[in-house]
Amino acid sequence: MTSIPTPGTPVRGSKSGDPIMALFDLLGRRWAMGILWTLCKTGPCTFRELQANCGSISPTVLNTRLKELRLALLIDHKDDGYQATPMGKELYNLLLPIGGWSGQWADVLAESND
Amino acid sequence: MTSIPTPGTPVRGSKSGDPIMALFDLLGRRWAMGILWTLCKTGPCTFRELQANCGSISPTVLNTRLKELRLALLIDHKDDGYQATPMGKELYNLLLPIGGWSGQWADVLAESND
DNA sequence: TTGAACGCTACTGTTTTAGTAGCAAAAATA
DNA sequence: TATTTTTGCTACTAAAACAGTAGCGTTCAA
Repeated sequence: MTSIPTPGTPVRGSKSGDPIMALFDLLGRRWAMGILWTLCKTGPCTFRELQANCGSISPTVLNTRLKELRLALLIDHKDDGYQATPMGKELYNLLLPIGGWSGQWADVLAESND
Repeated sequence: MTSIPTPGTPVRGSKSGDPIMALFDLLGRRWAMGILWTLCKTGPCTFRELQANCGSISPTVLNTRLKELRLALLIDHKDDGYQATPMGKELYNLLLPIGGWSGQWADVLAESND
């Protein structure tokens, strides 16, 4: 079966059986973590709201990421828009400490650039 | 000043002042988290060892990611090869819970694909 | 019934990554 | 010491991912 990649539908997949690598492969794409983060912080969002809250994400990529995150059971698409699934919120809770840490990291980084 | 991007030298930067978004921008690139993960798990590594342990990463991208992670003060390049800085290890420790969680995530995901 | 907003797709061009080959320097070996 | 091997890395080409804009069909309010 030949895969025919079309624009907006990524084809890369993790061959390694390691779950963390599969997760890194999913989250290691542009905006993936940012979308989950924003969605969990602000609650259910529409497509346009997400687009605005995430910064300057293009609709093509936003749509692609949303599909991927939905396939990964991290977000859901109901009548009131997109929202994180329970599992997505679990991941968000594990991301939270990193969010706090990033403040210190940015400080040290700014200091070193003098 | 016109920026002239050359292969292997990414140009994207986080405009948002949010540290977590800057971190996501850094980690949201292919292999970034995998490299830090592997480096912290196996200890100091040479270039070739990293290349082997990470799976199938190409030398161009590995070199680019290593430069970025070094600029971000997360890894260091000493005589005995590459290794995580104290700050990089801090981040790794925050990543660890996600590593554990990814196992359950993969299980649920596999179940849903029947 | 008009028109405005929404969710999304099509399209084109740029940036990033993959994959291979190979060079210069260091290290190992003879 | 001379030769081979390994290492760290760069050059190059092709493919994949992303940005940016335009616009289609639907919904929904005026």
